[in-house]
Amino acid sequence: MSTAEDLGFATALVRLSHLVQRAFIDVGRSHDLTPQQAQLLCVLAQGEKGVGMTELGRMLNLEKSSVTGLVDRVQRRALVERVADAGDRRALKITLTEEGLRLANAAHEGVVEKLEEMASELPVDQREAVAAAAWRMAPEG
Amino acid sequence: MSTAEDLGFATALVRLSHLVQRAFIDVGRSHDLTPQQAQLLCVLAQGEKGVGMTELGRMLNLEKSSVTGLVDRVQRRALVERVADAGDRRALKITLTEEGLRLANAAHEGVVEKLEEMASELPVDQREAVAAAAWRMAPEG
DNA sequence: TATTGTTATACTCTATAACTATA
DNA sequence: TATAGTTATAGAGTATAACAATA
Repeated sequence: MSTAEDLGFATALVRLSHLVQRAFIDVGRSHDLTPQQAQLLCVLAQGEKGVGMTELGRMLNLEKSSVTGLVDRVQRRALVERVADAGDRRALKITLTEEGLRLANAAHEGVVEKLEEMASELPVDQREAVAAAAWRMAPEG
Repeated sequence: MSTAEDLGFATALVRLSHLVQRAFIDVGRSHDLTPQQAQLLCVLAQGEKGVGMTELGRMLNLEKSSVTGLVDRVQRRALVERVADAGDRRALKITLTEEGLRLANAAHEGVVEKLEEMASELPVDQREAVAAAAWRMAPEG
């Protein structure tokens, strides 16, 4: 059951999400990327040796066929490559090209900076509490 | 300038946003709404006497022409109406129909419950810190 | 002149269902 | 049988630019 306090908490999360989405829109646009493409590149920037299509879908909340299209479009721009998975001949690893890595890093930095800027007024303990809350609510990422 | 700690904070925000988006996807689907439509209805559910197109764009991070299309589609389903603004003949107020209000409330409750469920392990002080952070980062909403 | 909203246009994004190939 | 990924299809979502009407 929900209480009035929950409503404030949920609203807060929605509001924070709004800020994050805004960051991806703005940063993406400044690099000629859609927000979805920017998010994709940011995910790939974290994955060391490439990320599988299925895992991308899980990380981006997308059906696998949607991932196919999204990857198609950034591959068309030569930002990523589909690399055969050595251990599973059905699977692929999506990896960043040199240009893709450059853009991905720029986008990632841009988003971090923008969020950091918005949080500049935040006391350290609140920042830490937000981080702790995120880890607890989504332990696996 | 960013620090390693910021990176954790920004990542946390992105992760929380992911959860919120997931909530809108799931709740929307359970009511035959796209996530965008669910968000629109939730915004309208808060606005007492209808919300203008321009304000909707600001609240949803959308260009005005995108709002036109989004409202078109939910209006086609008779969930909202375009009402003339008494004080400005250029402007409109988007209002929920009876059916729209029912769906909007259901979607809003669904999202709140889902987020509350995900936060069930969270200590009160962390919940309060998240709320406080949101108000500070986005005072106007 | 500025603002509110729409239209026209061209993409991108997305899900569903059916498919291929490999495990 | 199950999983990884693609294709085909259809519709939703979105931005840009140009427009009309009102402020």
